[in-house]
Amino acid sequence: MPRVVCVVGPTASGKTKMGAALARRFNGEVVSVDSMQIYRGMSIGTAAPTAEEMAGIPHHMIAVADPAESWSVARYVTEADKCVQDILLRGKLPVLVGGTGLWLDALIRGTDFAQGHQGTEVRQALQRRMETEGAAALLEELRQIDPETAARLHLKDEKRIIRALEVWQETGETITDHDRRTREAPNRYDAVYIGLDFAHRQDLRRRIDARVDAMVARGLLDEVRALLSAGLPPDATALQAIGYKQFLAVDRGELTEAEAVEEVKLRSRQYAKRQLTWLRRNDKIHWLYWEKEPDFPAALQEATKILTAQGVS
RNA sequence: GCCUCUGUAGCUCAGUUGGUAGAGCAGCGGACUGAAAAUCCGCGUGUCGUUGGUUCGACUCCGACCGGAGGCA
Repeated sequence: MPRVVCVVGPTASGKTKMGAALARRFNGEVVSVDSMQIYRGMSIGTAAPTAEEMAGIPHHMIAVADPAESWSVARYVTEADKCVQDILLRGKLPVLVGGTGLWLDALIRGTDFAQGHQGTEVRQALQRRMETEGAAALLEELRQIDPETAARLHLKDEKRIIRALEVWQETGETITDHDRRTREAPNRYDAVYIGLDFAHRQDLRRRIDARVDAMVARGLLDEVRALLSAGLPPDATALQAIGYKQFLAVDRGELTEAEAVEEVKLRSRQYAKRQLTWLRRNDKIHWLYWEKEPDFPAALQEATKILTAQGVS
């Protein structure tokens, strides 16, 4: 099983810098695992790595998608996996860097997703039924074909109820069976994880706040306006990203800039918390904790030690 | 100086005829297999400003004091 390195952690924990440093140290290339950095024209609000931060290391899967499109996990895995394969073929080390937990896990596992996606007839029909018949009716229908998933899903979790029914309609297999089957498959890659976080939550919060202020200073509002004037529909997935959603409201005069800034900070720390919840169940992560401020030289040394001990060279 | 209003969770506030208190937001925890920066679930964390008094019992009634807002001088 090919070896890859993963750099994970909540937003604003220093993954970008650490990823580039490790890629440099171990003759690798970075593959971004970020559901928003893949879209073009969103570098400020997604804190995409700058040329300077990339430090001459090739970075993949950043700004490769049209923001009017809606990328899914499955599509990401297909495309990102090509990058990983190519890097391995050239004898280099893939360094996967990013905060989108589901996407990273799917890439490492090589998850085979069941058919069906946004915008299909089946999906739209289910969405219409959700509106007219209500979640209770669809959940009951799901109970008939897949009682296990129905029992697991909350009445209000409409997205997953729709998805479960969709998988059944598209494939004739229940999502329970599909998930069980794919979970049993061996991982595609042997991953070594480096996790970055702050020892104290309040320091992460400070960092997030500072980063949001910096984004605004660098022109987040202009970036949002540029996307809009390029014809991006306001309901595009890309504009659901934290920061974009709120500054879209500023552009419409629905929020003041000060209100938007507060909202973005709030949503960012809630997002960071969800990321940590996701990462906590992965017991293979080697965590490095920042005290107050990141200390990259020390962390790089520590991470190098960990990776070397794991046989990465 | 006098009068009125006000002080309850981190914040904004509710609290019925006296029986030691509860909402929203924040926060914390969790889930997550084709929108994942999305979506969804769970959890109340409290010297009820302080201090005397009335009462079997006070967030609730009375007094004093302290803080805040407004009004009259």
